[in-house]
Amino acid sequence: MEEKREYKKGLWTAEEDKVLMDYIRVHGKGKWNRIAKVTGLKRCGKSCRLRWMNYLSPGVKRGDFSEEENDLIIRLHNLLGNRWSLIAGRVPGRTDNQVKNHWNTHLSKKLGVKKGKAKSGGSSQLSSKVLQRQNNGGPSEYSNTTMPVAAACSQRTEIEGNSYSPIDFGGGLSAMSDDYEKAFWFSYNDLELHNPNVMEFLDHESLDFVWSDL
DNA sequence: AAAAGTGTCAACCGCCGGTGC
DNA sequence: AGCACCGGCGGTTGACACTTT
Repeated sequence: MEEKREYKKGLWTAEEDKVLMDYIRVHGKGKWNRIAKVTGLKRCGKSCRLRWMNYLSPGVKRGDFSEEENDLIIRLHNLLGNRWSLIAGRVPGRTDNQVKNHWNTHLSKKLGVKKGKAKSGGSSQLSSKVLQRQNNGGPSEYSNTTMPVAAACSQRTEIEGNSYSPIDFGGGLSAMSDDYEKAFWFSYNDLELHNPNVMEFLDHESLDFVWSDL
């Protein structure tokens, strides 16, 4: 019977950060639950992972959000709802936690959005049921509805060898820099492979085509 | 100066899906 | 098939900082 570990909670100290960073430098990321055993750090695996992902990882950008980032987040949230990890994946250097906090404390107020419990908001209200349909392959009550972003993927733009689909739901992209504009233009292949809401970007005919393959 | 109110954000919690045995 | 473990996600909490009264 293994001894029961008592894990520390609360803010991380500089010493704990150093122990964690030293461990990752040697062993790499992953196996988070081993860290406490190997290093003696009194933190659970989840806490270690979170600390690394949100704070210690060299790719994490600190400081205020720029106007470009705000604009990008607003557009992505409108499109994806509260899919913070997906949104953060399109905002260079920002973590899902940062994006979520920033939305809840700044942007939702700025836009006058009421805080709700919906797992997805904006134009993505169908997501869970669409996903269910995608997973089960069974009949869907949405099979005859008009999807929110009809024919969004009908146009393609080539950027650096990738095929991008414009999802324009109001407002132009002209004020954005090249980098952020690229981030906003969705790679169709990427969406198809990784985004469970991809169905919502397709028009009705495309849906039938996709579902017929299931 | 100090108490109360408000804002911010790091961290925790519970849940879920994937994987290996 | 069932279980345990792990990583990832989004919602929520709570400590701290800052502002207002």
